[in-house]
Amino acid sequence: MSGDIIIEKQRQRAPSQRALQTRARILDAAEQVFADRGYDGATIRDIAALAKAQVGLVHHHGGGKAELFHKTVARRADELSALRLQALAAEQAKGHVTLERLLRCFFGPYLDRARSGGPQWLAYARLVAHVSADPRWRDIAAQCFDPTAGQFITVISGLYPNAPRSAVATGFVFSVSSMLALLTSQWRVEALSDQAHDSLGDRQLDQLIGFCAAGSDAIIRGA
Amino acid sequence: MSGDIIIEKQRQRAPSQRALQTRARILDAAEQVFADRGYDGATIRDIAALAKAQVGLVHHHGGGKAELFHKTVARRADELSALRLQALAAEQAKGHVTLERLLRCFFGPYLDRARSGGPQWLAYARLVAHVSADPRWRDIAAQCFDPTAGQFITVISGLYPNAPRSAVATGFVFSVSSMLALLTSQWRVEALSDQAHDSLGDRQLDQLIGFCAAGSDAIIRGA
DNA sequence: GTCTATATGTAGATAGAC
DNA sequence: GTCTATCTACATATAGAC
Repeated sequence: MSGDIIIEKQRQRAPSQRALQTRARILDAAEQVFADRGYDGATIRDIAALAKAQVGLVHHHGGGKAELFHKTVARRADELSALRLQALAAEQAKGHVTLERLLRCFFGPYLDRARSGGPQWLAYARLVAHVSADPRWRDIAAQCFDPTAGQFITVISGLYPNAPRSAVATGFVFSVSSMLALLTSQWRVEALSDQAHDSLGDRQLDQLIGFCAAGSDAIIRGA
Repeated sequence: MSGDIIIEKQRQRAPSQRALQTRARILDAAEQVFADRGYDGATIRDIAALAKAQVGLVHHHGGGKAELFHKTVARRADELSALRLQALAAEQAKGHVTLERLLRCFFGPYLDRARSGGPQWLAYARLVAHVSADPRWRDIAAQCFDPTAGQFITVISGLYPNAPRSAVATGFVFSVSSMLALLTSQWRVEALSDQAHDSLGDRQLDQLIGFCAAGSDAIIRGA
C-alpha cells in the first residue's frame, strides 16, 4: 500500500453546486458502507446505490476504491482534529489544566457529535475501528490521527515532568481504544449486564474520562 | 447472518493422523490470512496456498468460508477460556482476591502466549480485533467470549457489593479493548513516543493491569 | 481425504455518448 | 459531470475422478 496517495488535486474551475452535493452524498454513502462492512466487504456498487448515483460517478469523484476510502476517513478526521485542538487551546488559556480536562477536550467533540450529530458520526466510529484493526491502514491512521494525538501527549507529559513519554503514549493509546469501545460496543455492555443500558449521554462520557484518567495516572506514576 | 452455525458435527469414524494435520494446517493458515486481511479481504485461495493444500480441501475441512471463519475464532477462544477460568479458580482458592489479581487471571494467559507461543497468538489478537470491529460477527463474539467475561464480571461485582453490574461491565469492556490495543497497536505507541518501545514483556502486562484496575475502580466507585 | 477441473456470480475499472 | 454499457479478473463453490 503506497503512502503517497494524494487527497486533494488542483481543480481548474470551481465545481457546480450539484456536483458538490453529489460528492457529499457519495462520501456519506461510502462512510456508511465502509463502516458496516469494512474496506473489502464494501462494494462500489453498494455505495453508488446508497448515494443514488451511478457506478462510474463514484469512480469519478472517489478516484478508485482505495482513494475513496482514504478520503472518507480523512474528511471527519480533519474536522475532529480542528475541534479538539480548539478545545485544547481554550482549556490551556484558562490555566489549571488537569488530565481529566485534557481528556475531555479530546473525547468531548467526538462524543457530542455521536450523540447529536446524527447516525453518520456513529458510523464513523465503526469506520475508525476498522482502520485500527487492519495493519494495511497504518499509513492512513498515522496521517489522520497521530499529529493531534501527539500534541495531546505532549501537553499531558507537561503535567508529569519526570514521566517517560512512552508511558504517557501507552495510556493514551489505551484511552483511545476505550473511546472506540464505548462507541462501538455498547451492545456488549448490555449483554454482559443483563440489563438495558442508557443511551449515550453525559454519564457515559464521565465514565470514559474517569476510567482513562485514573488508568493513565496509574501507568505514568508507576513508570 | 444466522446464529445457528454448527461448529462440531458428529463424525462416523476417527480421522486419520494425516487428516488431522491437514486440518490444523488449514486452521493455522486461515487464522493468519483472516487476521491480516479480515474476513472479506481473505480468500480461500490464499488460505489454501499458505496451508499447502488445495482449494477444494479447504472447503471440505472448513465447510465454507463463513464456517471456517467461525471455527478459526472459536478454536483459540475455547483454549483461552479454559486457561482463564482455571487461573480464576486457583486465585479464588487462595482467597484474598483483588481486582488486580482478577485482571491478571484474565489477561495473563493471553499475554503469556502472545509472548512465547509463537506469532500465531499475535495473529489471533488481530483476528479478534476484526471480530470486534464488525457488527456482523456479534454472534460469534457473544458465543466465544461472553460466557467467560460474564463470570469474571460476576466475581468482580462481588468485590463491590453495592455497585451496579453495568458499571462493572463497562469497565470490563474498556479493559478488554485496552488489551487488544496492547497486542495490536504497539507500533502506534512507538510512533507517538518518538522512540523504540520494549517488546512485549512483564512491564507491558503490569502497565495494562495497572491501567485497567485503576480505571475500573474509578468507574465503579463513581457509579 | 485428496486432487483437478469447472460452473457461476460479481467485483473494480473504464470507454464513450450525452 | 453524468450515464450506459462493457471488459477483465478473480471470487466461492462444487462435481467427479482417484
